[in-house]
Parts: sequence; structure tokens; C-alpha cells
Amino acid sequence: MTRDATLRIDPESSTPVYRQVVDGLRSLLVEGTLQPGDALPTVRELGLDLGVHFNTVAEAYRLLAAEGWLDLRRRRGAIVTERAVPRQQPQAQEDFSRSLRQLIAQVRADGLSIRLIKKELERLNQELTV
Amino acid sequence: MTRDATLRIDPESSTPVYRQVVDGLRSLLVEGTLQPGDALPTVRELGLDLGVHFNTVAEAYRLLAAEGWLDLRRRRGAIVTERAVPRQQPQAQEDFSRSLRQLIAQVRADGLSIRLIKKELERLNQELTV
DNA sequence: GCATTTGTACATTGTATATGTACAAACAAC
DNA sequence: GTTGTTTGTACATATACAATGTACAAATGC
Repeated sequence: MTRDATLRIDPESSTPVYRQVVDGLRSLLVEGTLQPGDALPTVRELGLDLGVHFNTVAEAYRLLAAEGWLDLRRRRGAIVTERAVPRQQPQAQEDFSRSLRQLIAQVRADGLSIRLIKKELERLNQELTV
Repeated sequence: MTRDATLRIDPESSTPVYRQVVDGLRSLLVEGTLQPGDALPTVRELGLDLGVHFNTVAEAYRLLAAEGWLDLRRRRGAIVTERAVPRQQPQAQEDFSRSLRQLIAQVRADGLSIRLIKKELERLNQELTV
């Protein structure tokens, strides 16, 4: 991953930077853009790239390692690992439903048209393949 | 709104309580469950109901008032107002797309099956009417 | 060995969150 | 019209969280 424009940080956002990094990287991991064996940038490289302190990136890497995505070793950096999908939690579907409803409500409140929302929902649904 | 089970607070969540309240209420407002003219519970009632301090609820009400949803007056409480949908921001669609991708990635990582995710996407898409 | 490159540990600082307490406005009762 | 009560508001405080600064420890190459 070299200078990937996929990750962008909004320092104004109310969601903390290290979680923005986690969320952005998790997308790439889940979607397979980052594959097992791939090397992520070093915490210092990515920190420089994103304009944040390397410890902030390190914190994000630690969370992803705790989720089972990364293997962290000194001098070698962060490597994407094989990861088994965990068993589904009981309330997972309901949580997702609520989060999705709230996300849609938020963007509707911000003026995004229902037409465009539906378009995005359909597009993302398309992209999901079993 | 009397003792509505629609709002549930997770004190363990990393998203702060006042924002959970804002997000939950905004859903009800956008979806029309709460209509202009409706009275919300007082900050003390809702605080008691949710098990949080009334100032935490007050903070949530203030945010919603700042978004144009509520009219707050002493002694009368919080009343839902008419609210014009604001003009769409330029990056709104892209922001939504990214948030949605990240939400899906997160629940996939948590083990929610693609089948159930697609089902929810379709269900919410259905419910959206222009 | 020694230097360099990595992640790690931890102290420090600033900011955000939640609460406690006192207050001010509005309205009702009398 | 005074008094009491019910509302939201203001602000001080305590705590937790986020981001950074700095020093360190492990691993590798030479």
C-alpha cells in the first residue's frame, strides 16, 4: 500500500482520528483490497502521510491486531494475517439495522435526497456477493 | 412520546451517551414518528427513563435544537418544530457512501452474514419512499 | 558488535463527556 | 401580585479519552 488515497482523515470530525484510521483500514481488509501477507506502511510513514502522530497510527494498528487482522512485529512492521470470521453475535442484526437507520436519518437530515440514498444502498448491495 | 422503548442507551458503547440520544431521536424525527407539534419528554423525565443525568439529555436536546428540529422553552419543554430540509452539501453523497461501506465492513468483521446484510439493505431501501 | 529501523511504553497535555448544583424564566394557584 | 413549581440553562467539577512527546526495546543488516 503506497500512498493510498483511500484513507482520508478529517481532523474536524467528532470521531477520533485513530478510529477513523481503524474504520478506513477495516474496509480495505474486509473488502480484500488488503490481502493476507500484504504489508501496511510503518506507523511513522502512515502518520506522516495522514498528518497525525505515529502513536495515533500505532493505536489504530493495535486495535486491528486485537481484532485479528494484523500481525505486528518490531522491525518488520504490520502484516495482514489470515483471519477467521467470528461467530455472529445474537444482537448483531438488530444493531446493524439500527445503525443503518440512524445513518440514513442523519444524511437525510443533511439534505441528501432519498433518490441518491436509494442509489447508494442499491450500489453497495450489488457489490456484496455471497 | 410516553416511555418509548425506541430509545435505548448502551453505557458501554464508545459513542457518547448524548450522541446516542441525538441519533436515536433524529431517526424518529426524520421518519416522522415524531411530528411537528409533538412534545418530547422533559430532560428530567427522559434522563430518568434512560438512566442518565438530565444535563446529558439537555445537551442532546440543544444539539437537535441547533439542527432545527426542536424548540426549547423553559416551563414548556421541547416541542418538535417544522424544519426545512437544508441544501445538500457537495460531498454529502461521497460521505454517505464511505460511512455505509465502513458500517458494512464493521458488521461483516463482526460475523454478520452477507445474506443478512443484503436483507437489511433491501428492507431499508424498500422503506424509503420518495 | 553497531547502527538503523521498526513497534512499544508511558508520561504529559488538552479536550470531551458526564455529573452536581445553583439559577432563571414561565406559568398556575391562590 | 405573590408564591410555588416546573421547566430549561449555566457553569464548575471530576473523570475519561485522545493525541502527542520522548525514551526505549527488539530485530535485522552490515
